Amino acid sequence: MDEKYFAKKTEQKWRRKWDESGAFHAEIDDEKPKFYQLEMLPYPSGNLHMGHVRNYTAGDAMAWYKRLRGFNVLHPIGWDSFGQPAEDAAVKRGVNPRNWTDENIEVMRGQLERLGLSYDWRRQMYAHRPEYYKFDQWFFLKMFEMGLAYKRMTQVNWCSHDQATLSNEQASGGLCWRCGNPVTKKDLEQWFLKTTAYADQLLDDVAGIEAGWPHNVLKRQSDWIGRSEGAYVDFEVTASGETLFYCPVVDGMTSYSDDGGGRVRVFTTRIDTIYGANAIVLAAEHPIIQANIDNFSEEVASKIAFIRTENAKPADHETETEKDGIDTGLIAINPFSGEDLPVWVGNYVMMEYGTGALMSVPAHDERDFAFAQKFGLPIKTVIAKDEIPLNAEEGGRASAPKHDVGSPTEGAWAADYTSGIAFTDYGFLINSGEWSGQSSADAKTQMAAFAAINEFGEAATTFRLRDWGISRQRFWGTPIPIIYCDTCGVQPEKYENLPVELPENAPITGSGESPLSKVPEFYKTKCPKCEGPARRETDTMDTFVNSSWYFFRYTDPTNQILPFDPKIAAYWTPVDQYIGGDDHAVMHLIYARFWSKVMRDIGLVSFDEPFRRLLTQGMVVGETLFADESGKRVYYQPADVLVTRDAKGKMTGAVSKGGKTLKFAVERMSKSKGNGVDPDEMVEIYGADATRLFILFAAPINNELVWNEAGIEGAVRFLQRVWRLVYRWRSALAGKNTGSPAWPASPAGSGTAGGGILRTEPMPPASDDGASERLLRRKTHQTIQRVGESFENLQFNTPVAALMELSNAIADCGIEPNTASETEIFAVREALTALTLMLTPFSPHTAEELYSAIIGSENGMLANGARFPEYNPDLAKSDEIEIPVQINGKLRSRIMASPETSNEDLEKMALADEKTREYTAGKTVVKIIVVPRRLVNIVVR
RNA sequence: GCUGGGGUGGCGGAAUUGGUAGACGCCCAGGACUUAAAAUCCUGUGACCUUAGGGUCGUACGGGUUCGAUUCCCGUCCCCAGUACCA
Repeated sequence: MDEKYFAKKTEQKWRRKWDESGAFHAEIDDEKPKFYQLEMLPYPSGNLHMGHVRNYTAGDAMAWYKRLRGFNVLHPIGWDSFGQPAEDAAVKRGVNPRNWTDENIEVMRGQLERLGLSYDWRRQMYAHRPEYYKFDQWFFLKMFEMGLAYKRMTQVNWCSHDQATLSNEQASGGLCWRCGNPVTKKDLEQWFLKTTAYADQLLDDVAGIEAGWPHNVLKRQSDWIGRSEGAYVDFEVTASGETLFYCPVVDGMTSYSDDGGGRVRVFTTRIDTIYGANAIVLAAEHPIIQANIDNFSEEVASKIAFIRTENAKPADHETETEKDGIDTGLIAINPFSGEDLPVWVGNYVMMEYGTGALMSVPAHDERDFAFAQKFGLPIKTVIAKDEIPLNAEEGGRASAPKHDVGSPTEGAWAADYTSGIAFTDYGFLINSGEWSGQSSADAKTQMAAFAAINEFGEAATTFRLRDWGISRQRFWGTPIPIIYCDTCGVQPEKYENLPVELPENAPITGSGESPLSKVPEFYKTKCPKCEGPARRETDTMDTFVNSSWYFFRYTDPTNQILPFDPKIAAYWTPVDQYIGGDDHAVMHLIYARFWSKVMRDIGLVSFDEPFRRLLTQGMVVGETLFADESGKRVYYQPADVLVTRDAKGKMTGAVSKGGKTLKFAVERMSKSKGNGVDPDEMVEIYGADATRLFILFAAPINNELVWNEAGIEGAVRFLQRVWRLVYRWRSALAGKNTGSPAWPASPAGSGTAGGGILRTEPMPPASDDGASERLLRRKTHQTIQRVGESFENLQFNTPVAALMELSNAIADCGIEPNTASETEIFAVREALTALTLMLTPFSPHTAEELYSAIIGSENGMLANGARFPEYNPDLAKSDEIEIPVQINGKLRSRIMASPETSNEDLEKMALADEKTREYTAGKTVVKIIVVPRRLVNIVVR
């Protein structure tokens, strides 16, 4: 290879060599520790964007690093190839979704290959191929057997003009994205997976992965699951006066009471505040309300209908909806106090959470407080901030202070209503009959137990998490393997009939009805049980099903009987390092965790959590380009450019350079998409290695990265400098090269002692006492330590800086190829070899080329078992360090000393220092602080 | 509103978690080489003051603890992300 750096030629050469030798093929090897490096699989949209590059480059760096550390690394890639864009393309351009998808995968695979990512391509999985989705169906059948897959009615977004169901995104703003008509809710039968059955585990198992996951993601997951501990309380409900009242019995929400009346069940986290309840408030959709809607007065019924329609509209997140409601005239009895409470319908009560019914305690809940204020309902304080002195005469219980209902209380006594604040903290009960005086915490458990004994309630836990609705009325997804038979009802397809294959084509209109329901060859079938004519389910599965277990398939990608062989998966899984965007913090990452737990219960895996460590990389955004007048693209820092806008909104940039002002046309890239830069173009202009190096160097991996093309040239320059450095030394090294191993052992007699100072500044010129050589070796070993630590901490920007420093140190060390002594050559070879090895995870092609230049191409390649350089702490240690001397905390001087210098000696040296004497002259030394190896601070007065 | 994370040069960002703030890189300026340009190399590059040596200030802002604070504590302002009445 040439002494000049040709990125393209080098990259092609090594990609071919890796490919020919199967360098990245992973096989089970019980001798080696395994490492499973995984990145979130791409959707084959047709184009890679810089966000992908960042994600996959970080993963590849990790895979290389672990390989160099001697791990048996599994690093696979695949395609999340089911989903809506393929159908949109079908509707818009009449293409076949399958062809569209396959073509996109071809293009994107090429893009990934040009980046030189070290994947085991043999293990690719494709979600849209029957070999894969067969096992989506297999899992569905298992879950159906386990009672984890079930069907029920639910409300979906519905556009009556288009006769279409809409996703939440398509219904945003309450209007159909296609025709602009208002969106309503529609009841539809949907298949669900019972994620709620694992709600507790999903929350509690976090303890096992806490250390390896970003705490922001864990926080979002636990918020999403939203466990609250509380109690159910049943309130007797009756009609007042002449009104008719009918109580439908709905499991968990309503029941009959002994006297034939009704009971409504309420969920509360604060049963300790129940004496402060002033009303029962129900959702407009609550069964008791809907069953009695005709019995209410015109006014009440229409208000309820109004609330219901208002609530069906998507919420406006900017403004808080004003409280609204109406008294139904029904009466509920507080089972603790025996008080009569009015039953209201309120717009702030959600049917989907808890029981769709709550007890309103205005003094101790902000929403109830606002509701009570709006409608002038009584407000009664039942929790005091501080403990109340016990009154012996009342049997040890605190005496309840006499407060007027709704009046402000004083001092430590709880809420101050005049300032419009509810007291929502825990405290001590007052005005609560025999419970007064207890702490909130005690009362919560005891009152729940009391309710249970008296059969009007029980302690309960509710979750915000809901079951996962997986039915989609779409073509491009996994068919749900269920058959409806008029005689036998809902029947699962037989395992031996899997996969239930998608037909070649279907009329895709985008109208919202399942395209499969228009393909009789698909849906006409026979019942697996009675063999009679039957109809297939024509909905397909949510694409998140595919991504819930794909990383297990990589371990055994050709298995035709099972999703994967549990024995093989037991070697590779769980995933050691997962990398992806934090936009999947709740959806995909909860589904995948859920799926693993199901697989564990099936007996396929033996652990609880699929991902040991998770890294969420920041987005690549906001590229701003400036195109030169002459047509050549030139990039400037946005801050250096004055941007002006003409009447049409066209932007012009002006920059002063060399005293002249140049004007440019400005293109601004979309921030949200971050895909304005074409990775292929970057690779074409700068090479894959420079692109990879720069994208990792430019910013910490979890920060947002504003793409700025100017910086990438720095990466190119660095690679070129390293390249030139190696070739400058090549013949000198070769002359002394006696077929040494990749990482040369220390030559005999090369000691660790030596003079010199430790600075990151340029090295002093070579002297004949071996100082330069020892200095270089020190820098080499310090860098080895830094780079290793960085990788372990998932930092990719700082090790690049460390490598640049090492490269600068080699260039500036003062040792010249034609005059170097044997030990100096050794030190240079060690430094260059270490530099090359540590460069590999960032820029593997260049590293391979330089490695073969240093050790000789006959001695194998990096991809074939090379090891990370070995860190020698003795060599990294400095003989003499610089100790700053402060006077009253201000830096005034520096002294040189050995790291072992005693505190007394350091003190003496500091005081003897010329500059120190200047500053302390005529003053009294009050105190001297000596921090060993760090500094000396002299306090004077 | 609530929750979480932040605020360091012209820019991206370092800083061994209380010990020399600004590593590394970008941009920019000056110089060398060149007929010229590109490339490369060298020098400078937080602000202010100073003829020089050097000095003063400086990590959003205001306080505090400490010999010493980007780092810890209290208060304020601003930015980003998540979330939406969860009883």
